Amino acid sequence: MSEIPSAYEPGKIEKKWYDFWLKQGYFTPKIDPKKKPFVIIMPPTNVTGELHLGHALTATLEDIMVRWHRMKGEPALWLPGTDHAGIATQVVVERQLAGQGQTKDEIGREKFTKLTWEWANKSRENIRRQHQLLGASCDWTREKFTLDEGPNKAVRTAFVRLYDKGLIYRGERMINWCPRCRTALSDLEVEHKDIVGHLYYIRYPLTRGKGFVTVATTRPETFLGDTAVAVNPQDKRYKNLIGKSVTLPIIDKEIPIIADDAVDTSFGTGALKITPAHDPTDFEVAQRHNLPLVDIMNPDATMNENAGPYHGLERFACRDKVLADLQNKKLLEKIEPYSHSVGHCGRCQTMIEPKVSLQWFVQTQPLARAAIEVVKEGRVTIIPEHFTKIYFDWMENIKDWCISRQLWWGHRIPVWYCQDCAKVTAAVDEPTACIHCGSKQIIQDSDVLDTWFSSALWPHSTLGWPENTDDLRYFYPGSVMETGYDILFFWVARMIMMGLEDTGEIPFHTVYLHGLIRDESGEKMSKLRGNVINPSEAISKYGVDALRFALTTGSSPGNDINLGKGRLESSRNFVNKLWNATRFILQSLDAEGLKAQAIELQPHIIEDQWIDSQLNRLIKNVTRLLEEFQFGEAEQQIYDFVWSKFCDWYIEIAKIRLRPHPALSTAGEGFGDVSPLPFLANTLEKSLRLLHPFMPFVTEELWQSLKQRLPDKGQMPASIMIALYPIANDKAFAPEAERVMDSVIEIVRSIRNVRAQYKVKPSKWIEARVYTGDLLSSLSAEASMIETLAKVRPLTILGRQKRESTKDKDMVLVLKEAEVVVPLAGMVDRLAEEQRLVKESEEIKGRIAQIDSRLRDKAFLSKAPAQVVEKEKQKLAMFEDKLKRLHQELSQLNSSSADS
RNA sequence: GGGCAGUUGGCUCAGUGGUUAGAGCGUCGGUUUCACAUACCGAAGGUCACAGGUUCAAAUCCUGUACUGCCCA
Repeated sequence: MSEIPSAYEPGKIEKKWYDFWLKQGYFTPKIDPKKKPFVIIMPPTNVTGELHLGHALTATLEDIMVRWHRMKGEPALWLPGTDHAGIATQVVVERQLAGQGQTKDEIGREKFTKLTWEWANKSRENIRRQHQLLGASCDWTREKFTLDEGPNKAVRTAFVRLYDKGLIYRGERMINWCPRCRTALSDLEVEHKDIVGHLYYIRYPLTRGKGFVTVATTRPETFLGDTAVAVNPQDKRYKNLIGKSVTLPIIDKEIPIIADDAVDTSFGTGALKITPAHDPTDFEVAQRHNLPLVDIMNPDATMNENAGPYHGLERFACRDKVLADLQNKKLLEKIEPYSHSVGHCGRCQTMIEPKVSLQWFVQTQPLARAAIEVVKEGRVTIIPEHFTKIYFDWMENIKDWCISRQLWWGHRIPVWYCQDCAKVTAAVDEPTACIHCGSKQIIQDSDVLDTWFSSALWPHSTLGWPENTDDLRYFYPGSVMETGYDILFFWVARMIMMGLEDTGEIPFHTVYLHGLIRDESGEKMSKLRGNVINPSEAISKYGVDALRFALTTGSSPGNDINLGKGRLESSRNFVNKLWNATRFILQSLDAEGLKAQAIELQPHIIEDQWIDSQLNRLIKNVTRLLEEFQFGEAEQQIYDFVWSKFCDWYIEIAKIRLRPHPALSTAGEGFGDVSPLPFLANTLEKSLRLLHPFMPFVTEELWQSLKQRLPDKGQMPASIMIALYPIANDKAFAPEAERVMDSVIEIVRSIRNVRAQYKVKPSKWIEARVYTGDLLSSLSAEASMIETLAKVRPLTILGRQKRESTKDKDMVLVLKEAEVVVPLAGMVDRLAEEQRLVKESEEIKGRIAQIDSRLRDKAFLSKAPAQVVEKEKQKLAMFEDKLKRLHQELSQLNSSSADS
């Protein structure tokens, strides 16, 4: 079949099949009340930019699950979507504007939002295309965007419900302020980094009397906002100072010295400056002592009017100036190197300013309680299991969630303030008047909600909530939430809280967390390091199927994946192997044809029984592994079967049967005349189906080509993706055929080994004799196989009783079920032979001693399962038998050398 | 500071209490044989980080130590 190229060219077929699937509508499930659906809501992809390998991994794992369940005949919904990604998107568009010398304030909110929509629409298109490139079988007819009317209404509804319950409130609290993004952030959006800085010791003179109190701080500029100095009440050094006051230098402001248990006497001098408006712990101290808050900064982190002479300075410039001024006044006692953790904006990496600010918050503790329960009760399972503890730790220590953002891109907070009565109206639909006084003078809050607020609703908002839609009733709760472990809190935890709160039900049954993709030496991929692998580049170089396989094979849940060239190449090679194995089978089918009656698999022949037995064991294992979410191991096993069993042995053996009598029909009589084609076709066809969820494109292409050549193609489905996933047939297990084939393989390998060791030319036929016991007839039936695969001729297979005495040139191999004698004209070193046999028997003796002592152990015999004991007994018998035969060979060797 | 992982051949990783611990890549030797050199055949290479413990049985479970990474504060 010359028209099939000898190497797989992925680029040629991928688009063809994706378009076909799409056109056939396979991705859209049919609602069938009699069947339980399988549902994955795709975690919404950020609308900013390109897909990276993390997305590719997410898409691959979800596609594996969905394709598998679809092939099992379940209505399978994989709902795709994108996230407006508030800050991230706004940053991108602002940057574009800056390139044109404009700012968002110059063009105004309306125009800015319009621009951002344009960008987002383009980006969504791009993301959709890239997902399709990966083969993602998601239902594009149900695709959602967080700012769509549906999810938008869900956001407003959820907000108002929580507000009405008193679980959303507005208040002045300590928040994380990003001076660059000029917005508040939640705790989760802050990244802590260790900074090597300094600890500055500053003297605050006592207001009355001589002397001063020295405080230590990493941020000297904040002294401008100090409203107290706190000491520990137990601290003898300062006991007499409690209740007195100090005067802040430069700005000459008097502040009290207070006592608070929270002060750590071992930090710095034990006296702590209290800056309640700019430090979370200071804020708490201030609450306890009714200290005033003094905000000293503008939103852009320049100093405001409260900073007196420093007004207008940027925060770090201010620090330098403050230090210089203190130095001049001899109030800077000392500077120590000091390493501490400082928060940075997760989006732009600007140093966070802790700041008291008037913001909207969700009171999360009541929501968390329910979310803890459902995991404790096992209604929601987290894979891998150890993340459950991390989930609990976070949930149990949860703090109120700051949800308002000073951005223009996002869901506008559904709250209106009355200009007349100053009261608040929260409403799903835009109100025309204040619900308290009826005034029409109402103004909507200008802020938007945290993006993660809308993603928390994603599992139900995408299905239509708050409307009671068909989709919501049928597909909710979903089956699996699959995502990276790095966003367990951002998404998963909040989805569980909000899902329970809004619908009273869990949002999904299983949480599957995957690891992060790193480069081949375990480094995080980053543009800076230059070790980034771009998915589209990898796809054009290796093909989608290879990329998908490389990303998921041999990996386990929650563990990071090191992806390098080697992994991609070996996956590509596997795809190519599959391609060529199919090519061979198609060629054979074309040459010989497969008659209808031959579809009935008739396992009369040992190797046919063997491959079918191995195939069904594989199917059984793969099914179990998929059920246990062990995708990587499932792929590994299919890989091993296809390459090391099917290609290396079965196909090689089949060639022998196909070649000498190419014209014979499958109905012929006698072992040698039975065609291997039915088993070749069947094994290939099932292997392709097993592999389809992992590598959809190449399997479809090959399956279609194979189908064309099968007599029952009329009964076969139109696509492999809607074909049934293979089901194991336990009746196909054939231990006896496996025993024979194990022996054949061992014989072939041992002869090949000898050939290589003695540098026998590959083209040279050599003689071999095989002596065996009860396998005699089965092995004799496989004689032509052994001949060809080991390149031995003449080959004699005899019972042990026919054994001739060993000749000088004989090389003797003692195997599990046979002895193989290979005469090698004058090449065998007798002494080395003896040493080899002695060494081998010593090893066996060691093993026997080990098993023997185990079988003498009463504890083992009484406590180990009977099955295990039985196995050990068999092992012992096997080794003893082998040892006996080794000894026989040794004595033969000695007697024959005595003869000469 | 608290927590969670990891430590298995030269490298990257599987191994979910029960044979002689596996794979890919790399290495060494051989092969252009009519599916595949993206291949085939053969080989070398590991006291499973260390120390205790539980168990008839531990790479696997427990405790501790060391190192590495991550999360939280």
